[in-house]
Amino acid sequence: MMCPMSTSKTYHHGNLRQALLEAARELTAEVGIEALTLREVARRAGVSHAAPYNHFADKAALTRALAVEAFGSLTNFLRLAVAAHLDPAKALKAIGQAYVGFALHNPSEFRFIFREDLRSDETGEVARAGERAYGVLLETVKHCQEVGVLPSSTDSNLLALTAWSTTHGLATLLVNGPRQELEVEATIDAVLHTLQQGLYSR
Amino acid sequence: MMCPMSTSKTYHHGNLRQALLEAARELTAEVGIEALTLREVARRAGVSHAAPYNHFADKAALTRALAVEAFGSLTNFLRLAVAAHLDPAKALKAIGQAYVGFALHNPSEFRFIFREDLRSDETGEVARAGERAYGVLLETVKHCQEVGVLPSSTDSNLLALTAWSTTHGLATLLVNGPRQELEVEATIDAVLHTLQQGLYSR
DNA sequence: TGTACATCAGTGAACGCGCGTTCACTGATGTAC
DNA sequence: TGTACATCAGTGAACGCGCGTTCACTGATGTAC
Repeated sequence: MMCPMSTSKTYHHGNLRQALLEAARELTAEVGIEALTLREVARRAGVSHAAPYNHFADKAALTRALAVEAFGSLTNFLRLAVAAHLDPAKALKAIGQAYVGFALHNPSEFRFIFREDLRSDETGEVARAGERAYGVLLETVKHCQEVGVLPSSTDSNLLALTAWSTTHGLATLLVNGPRQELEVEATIDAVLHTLQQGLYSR
Repeated sequence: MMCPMSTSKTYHHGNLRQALLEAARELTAEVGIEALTLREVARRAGVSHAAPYNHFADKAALTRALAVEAFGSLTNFLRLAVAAHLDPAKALKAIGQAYVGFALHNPSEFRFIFREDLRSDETGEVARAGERAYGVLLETVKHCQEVGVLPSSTDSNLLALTAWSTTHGLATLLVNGPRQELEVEATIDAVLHTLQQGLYSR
């Protein structure tokens, strides 16, 4: 009998690899990525502590897979935000909101994604996953330049980086907590508005 | 004989507390805060692994002291930047540059400061140290509002937060690496200019 | 359809490791008389 | 100035702990004839 691709519980555990990743995601959300241990992940997945080695070469391989998945989630989330708008300017603002929203709703994943020191990436697959997320923003910036919302004379990457810096900084501050007492929604709107129009009086 | 406040090597170690903090700072720079161990800190300071307990109740007390010190460095650095300018607008821009500069030159401290999950702060002293750094920015924003550079109708904290978000995001991206290949100086200038004038075409 | 065999995905004991922390101790420093 | 004592800041052995990883194994699954 061939093993079905999914939802099969007949062949040993079934799909232990996915179960381990899921358990690792939960555990990371609870204790943070730096307190994640392979043994606890195995415990949560209901297998012995040696079982993960059938699916991941070592602990680093698991966290790497975790990072790629998390970047994938972010990329999808940003793509959905863009797809909801025909107007490039609205799409751009939607990306910003989605970015901060993702961080607020998935704080552990957001934190983890950008801590390069916490995960090995010899293969570069995590970096490539990050590029895909950035690509969504860059494309939208270019569309905005085409329709004149953003200046076409400025380098697209520079505009994208500025937008990213602002939303990333806001997301980081909100997630890591120095100013958690703020009205979140109003703050996001205000910061994005300032990003568009500038800080200075006019 | 009284023990002099500093530079004395006569009384046992002399000033082990400072030596431990210094060693911890170096070690953090090398391996990151999450790989910092009390035993290695003691090793570097040239004392036994139990000696630190004469100066810090436990490991958390040491990292807390480290965080307060790091925030103090940042605050001083920002104050120096502000003090160099009479024009509030120039002072504001200088803060932004100083903030990113601090992050680039002290990456491990910068990272550590904003990882609340990595250090306990029951006493709130770390939070208070953070407030002092934020205070420098807030004061400058208020000066800018007084002279009309920034709109006085907008809440000072909101303006400060927006400025902080942008510079913090830029600093984070530059320090944590997703886009390290960029021309750093030019990028900082471009981002700060956009922060002032806005992303949109005009 | 049945049997022999290969493979695959688990188990559980064991390894060495370095950690944070405690403890009884020691020796240097400061102080009272 | 000298001596007895208290205190302070170190030492080094020991503790229990949980970790990542390895290994020989077992039992279920799939496959050739």
